[in-house]
Amino acid sequence: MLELTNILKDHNLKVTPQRLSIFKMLKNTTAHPSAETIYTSIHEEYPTMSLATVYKTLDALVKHGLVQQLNVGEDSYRYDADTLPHPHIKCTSCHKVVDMYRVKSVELLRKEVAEMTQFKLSHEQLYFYGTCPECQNHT
Amino acid sequence: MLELTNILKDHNLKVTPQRLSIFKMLKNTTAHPSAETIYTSIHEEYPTMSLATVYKTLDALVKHGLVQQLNVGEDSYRYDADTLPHPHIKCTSCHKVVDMYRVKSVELLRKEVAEMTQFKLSHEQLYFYGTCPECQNHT
DNA sequence: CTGCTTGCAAAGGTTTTGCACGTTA
DNA sequence: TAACGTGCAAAACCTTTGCAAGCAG
Repeated sequence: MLELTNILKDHNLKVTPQRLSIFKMLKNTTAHPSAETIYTSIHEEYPTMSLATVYKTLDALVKHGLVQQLNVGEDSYRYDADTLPHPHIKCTSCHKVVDMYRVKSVELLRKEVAEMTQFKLSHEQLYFYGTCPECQNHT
Repeated sequence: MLELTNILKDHNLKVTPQRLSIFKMLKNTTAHPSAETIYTSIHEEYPTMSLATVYKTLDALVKHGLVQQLNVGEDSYRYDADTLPHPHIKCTSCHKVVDMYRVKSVELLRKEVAEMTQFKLSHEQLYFYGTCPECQNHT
């Protein structure tokens, strides 16, 4: 908790209960919630908080690189407190989004793309879609 | 032209001038236009066409797999008449989106992801971001 | 105390919908 | 002619903004 406070301070972000609560929630989940989901889940604890605050806070966190914004092809964004860019995979059946780490081929892919396009790459967003093991079973 | 007509017919889509015009435009560009862009560009030829028609048409084309919808991280979607899934790269300076073909590492990546997650993969969206060769020069 | 943050309400932009009319097959 | 597509306007939806009041540093 204190750690999160310091992270915010280090980025010259004022520490408010709302911010901490949003940041904390994102740090403690791997569920990639949307702004709406974050709002709903925190609303119990902070009934006066508005959606606008959630968006402003998320915006601040994203701008400071403390959280990343995902565009999984839904109407809304999802957020991930894991800042290291990593591929995501979404189950088209239960809609959950799962992180992937240490995907070795990514480095190779990046290299191939850079050579092929002559672009100076900054980052990438890699999204996979399919059916998760659980959903494959109870069909 | 006739070919496009037949493609539509094969998918039980009635052939209207508006549809043909939208489909044709998408087939003849590599620019990945948004709905708004498509609307504007076709509006000269069909001044009475409405944006709603553009959306409904695109929706139909996407549902029938004749066009793919891209989510490059803007507020709106972009469309690509090239149905074979392929990675895209967007210049963060001039905002153009470029197609990539025959990226060999993708197959490897797909295999690695499938093994790692045990998902049954259906498709993927691979977006890269960076500065294109042109924009790298006139800085 | 000063500037940043909050919360409300209203606006913005994209996409969707309902419905009457027109058109395709 | 029956079903589907079009066009208009209005609605829905997510997100942003303006501004007054509140709070952190």
